[in-house]
Amino acid sequence: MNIQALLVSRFSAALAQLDAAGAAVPVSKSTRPEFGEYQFNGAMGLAKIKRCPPREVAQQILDVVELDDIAARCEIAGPGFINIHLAPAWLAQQAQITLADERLAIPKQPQQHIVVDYSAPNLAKEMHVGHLRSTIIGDAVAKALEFMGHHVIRQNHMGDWGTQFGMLLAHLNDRLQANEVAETALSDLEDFYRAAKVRFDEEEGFADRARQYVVKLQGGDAQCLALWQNFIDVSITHSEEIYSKLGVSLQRTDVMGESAYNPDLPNVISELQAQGVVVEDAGAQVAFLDELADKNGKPAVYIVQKSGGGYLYATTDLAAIRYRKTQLNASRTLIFTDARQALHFKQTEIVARKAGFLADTDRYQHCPFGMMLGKDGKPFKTRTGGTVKLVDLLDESIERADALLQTRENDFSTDTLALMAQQIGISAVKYADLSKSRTTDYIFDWDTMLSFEGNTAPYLQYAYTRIQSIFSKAGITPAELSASAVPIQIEADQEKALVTKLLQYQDTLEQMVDDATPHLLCTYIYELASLFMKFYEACPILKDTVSESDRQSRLALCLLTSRTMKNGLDILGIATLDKM
RNA sequence: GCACCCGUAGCUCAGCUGGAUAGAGUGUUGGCCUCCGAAGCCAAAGGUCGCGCGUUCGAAUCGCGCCGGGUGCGCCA
Repeated sequence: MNIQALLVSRFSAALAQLDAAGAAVPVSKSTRPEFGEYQFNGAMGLAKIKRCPPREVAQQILDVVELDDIAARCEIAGPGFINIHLAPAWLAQQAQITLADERLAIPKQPQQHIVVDYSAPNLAKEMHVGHLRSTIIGDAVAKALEFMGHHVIRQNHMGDWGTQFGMLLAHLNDRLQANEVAETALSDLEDFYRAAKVRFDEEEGFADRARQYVVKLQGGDAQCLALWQNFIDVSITHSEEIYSKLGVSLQRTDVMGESAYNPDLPNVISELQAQGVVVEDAGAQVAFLDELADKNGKPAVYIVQKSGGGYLYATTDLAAIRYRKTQLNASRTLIFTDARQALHFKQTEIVARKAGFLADTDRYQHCPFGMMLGKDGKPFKTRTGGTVKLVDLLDESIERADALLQTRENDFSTDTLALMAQQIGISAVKYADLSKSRTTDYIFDWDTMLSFEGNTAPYLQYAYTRIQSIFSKAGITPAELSASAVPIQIEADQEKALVTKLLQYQDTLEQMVDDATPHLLCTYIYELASLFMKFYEACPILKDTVSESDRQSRLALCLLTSRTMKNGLDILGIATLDKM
């Protein structure tokens, strides 16, 4: 159920009757309870066109709009707002329908093939905190799109190619010659990279060997490729350990590294030349983009091939667009990288469209996100100023969650506590990231994140476990409750507010998948949990004084809340526990 | 130099298809466990929405100009 969309259609029909078919239909949620749940704000604008007092126009609309079934009453307020108070009986009926449906009555969208490009670690190094946002946000959006009925193709655009591999392979070769196995040599990629860099800078002849390796690698030398493959395999395994720890859905089969496009790069250039999109300038192949010209009319410059003939990441990204269009049949692409690459992707899109690599109707969305900052507002670093490894960050969060659990009274076994610390710690980190609007920088603060109060994962997890606890105390399983199909009735204000929120889930999901903004879903679940807590405080469920029909109805609301929360938390990749 | 992003409560953040008295959380102060889990709920205090001009019946939201912070811009990714 999308209440907003339903109201828009009802008001559109009404406006058509009043010869105002083309007018805007501004329906929005009301800001205050006394203004109802929704309001229509179009009367003021229309009054201007019709040269008629706004409240009179509002009355005309109210006379013809068909809302008898869904609204208990509507009233005109202020300059001409139409406030809509939804009918409890209608809300109850919709809640009933939602409860009876496995998908919570959320219809699938017309299926599209959608590429979601996220995570994309650099295989030369270990994953650091900068990869957290791309991985977490991308995964949540991918799962949401799948739930909405789309065919999602995950693409992990790993950095597995480039001149740095010459140095790394030369170093790896030497280590293997010294009878070390690759897994051991590469057990810490950070150390390995540093060691190779030191030799590159200081050791006589090493830099030359490194350059030779680059040439051999690009030339397809079999021994060199085998060495490279060895390196890549070990490095991907490191990434997979992180994905597993994070509970992220990426698989090895989703890996489509930069190297995969290498053979196609000359074709991309010749295609661009044939289309007249690029020209030679100072020996390089360049696209001049008038679309992004500055105010003096100087076009933006986008280089697709270096003067020496070498390729750039622009070339690779264009090849990726072609591959995704022709091989993956994608009509929409979402790319999750940090905001610093915004200009690059804007330019890439323009060039791709000019070259016909994208159809006019295809969507190409760069989904940027800000940096993770420390409490001081500066880039998040270790105490010594180094890059924070992602694995260390996650382990610390689990440790902190564990320490917190130890301070509370409980009778859980050691194993259970360890599992809970894992689930709570990881969820806290993920939720802290997901719950903020992705486009801007955000401040990473352990204390806020793990305070377990307010808009945090533990609060949501706690709310969820309380509901499960109600079921077990009532001696009924969710499955039995579903089967009983008891009538839902809405009496208290808290019940009405809760059900209204429950019925706004579809609207939230639709917005989230359109804008790729998981924080909307986080806010929704938090508000839902909060409304549930208020309902729970105000409306007793299992107490002796409660009538059987109230009890059944309220249990049904518990179930619907629980299922909605579970659905949303699953999409976000936040673990739900039955007890904590 | 040019371009993009961001300035909202002490702190962390929502709100930005223009709508009524700008919202949460946290922190501060006070209240609620003989009562379904107090990791909870209730209440109070806390704001010139960076500044100015403009468009509009109506601006945190749109436009222009400043100020402050961040990021990017021909051969890294």
